Amino acid sequence: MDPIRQRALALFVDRIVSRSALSEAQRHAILGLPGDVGTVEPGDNLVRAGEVVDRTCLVGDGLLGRFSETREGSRQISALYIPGDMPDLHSYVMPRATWGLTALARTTVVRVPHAAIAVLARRDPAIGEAFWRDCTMDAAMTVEWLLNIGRRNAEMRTAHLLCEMALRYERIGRFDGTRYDLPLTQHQMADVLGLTNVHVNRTLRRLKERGAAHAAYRTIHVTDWDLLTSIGDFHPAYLHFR
Amino acid sequence: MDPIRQRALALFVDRIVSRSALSEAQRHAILGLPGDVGTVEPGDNLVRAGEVVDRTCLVGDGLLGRFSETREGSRQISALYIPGDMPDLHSYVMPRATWGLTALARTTVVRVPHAAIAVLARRDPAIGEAFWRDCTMDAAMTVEWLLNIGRRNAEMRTAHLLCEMALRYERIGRFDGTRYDLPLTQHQMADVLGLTNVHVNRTLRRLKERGAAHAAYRTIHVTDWDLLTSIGDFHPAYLHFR
DNA sequence: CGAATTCTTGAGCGCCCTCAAACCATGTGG
DNA sequence: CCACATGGTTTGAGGGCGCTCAAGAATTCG
Repeated sequence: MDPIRQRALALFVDRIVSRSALSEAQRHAILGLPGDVGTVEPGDNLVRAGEVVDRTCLVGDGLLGRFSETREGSRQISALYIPGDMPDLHSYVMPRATWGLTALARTTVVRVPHAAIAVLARRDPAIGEAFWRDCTMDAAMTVEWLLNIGRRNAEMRTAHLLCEMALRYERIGRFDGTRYDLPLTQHQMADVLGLTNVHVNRTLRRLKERGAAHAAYRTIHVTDWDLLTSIGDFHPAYLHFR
Repeated sequence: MDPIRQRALALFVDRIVSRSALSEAQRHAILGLPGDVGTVEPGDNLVRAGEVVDRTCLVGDGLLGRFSETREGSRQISALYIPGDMPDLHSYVMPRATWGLTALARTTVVRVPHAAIAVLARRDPAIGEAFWRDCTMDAAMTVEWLLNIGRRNAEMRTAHLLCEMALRYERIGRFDGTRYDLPLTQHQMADVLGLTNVHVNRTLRRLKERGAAHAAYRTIHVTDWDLLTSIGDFHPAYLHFR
């Protein structure tokens, strides 16, 4: 019994059942998923575009990012994955990746074989649908990010990101209303926001000056939640939390 | 036997089986899906954000767009749906919409009840997985669009869009290598690309001057495919066509 | 043929980028 | 404990891409 795997699976089940009604037996089945535990360092790529994978990643502790790159080499991070997230659950139905998965901080990862997921999903359609639903939530966040990057300016989109991450960390007990750790450099944050590191720096300063939030040493201090959500035009419905 | 419904379902099944191996019986089951046929006019919204739906839309003839809006009212179209597409198949597992669905041209739509989808998906896990896979492809396109809007300039992203739509129309026999109909105004195209209508106009002119493609009266003329894909940095792997 | 859209073009501006350099943390080895 | 290397942050100067506002031309449709 690996404690890292157990903790990660517990968080995973927590999120699944918050959106899908599952019985005690069904939860237990998911908690019993097998997987190899490993640690990756910032900059390590767990999955590369074009690769065919036969197992999914479950985030234990740390932060992963899904990314794509243009020919010229500029990088867009299209999703962030925190503990309990399964960034490529969809690879079970689509094993050939069209994007990459990279570690943004030192991260513990549980690798769960597709075969084990298949056993649960095929034997019990409700579990299959719960997994499908989880993938759908991920897609909903991507759509919101597209709006964020396509139509909001730097300050709004940065505020929006800080709001989303706050609520997601709150769900797993890592945000208490005032501060949370977001282990991203400003350069990585720029890759998330479709900006440059220089402009992220200036935008964060502006948010600090306005008294909304304050980033220091990978920690986000939320000084005025209402102001932050207002600047970011943040409406959490797309996250489908209760 | 409604011919519109039949044609739309035939296209739908074509796409599904191009990515999921299904038996003759399974195809037949999908072709038998029930649904009400209707016509919507440009500007009509089929689904609004926040709404709970109990049926999905299948595009017959025309063009639908998935969109979100900011507080200030600027609109981002995050997906285009052509004949045979089911824009909100995912609503079967997530009935509360977090985005809208709008008609971009006069469009015939088949409304398929979730209940009918449930019968297929629950009785036959392979069909359920095929549907899940289709949703995953949709998500893959959204991720590519995020890269497109986050990291490519106006000319590249416009070219990229024209390439993607060309291949998707080719799949359904509506692009022969030289031209296809794309029933979008430049204003709607701007909502897709995260630009303004004015700049879309200038960008299209630039693509025409360079001899890559030429848009006239809702028709796209591809004059140099290699050049167009090169400008757009287009690599169709994310579409998962053979 | 007339009315409503859509397309096209111009002028000016601002957000964000590029390039560059300094400043600051952290960690390592002598 | 300091010297040094490394990576991240901060700041400045200048420029360009795409936006805003506005008006006229072309096209579609009733």
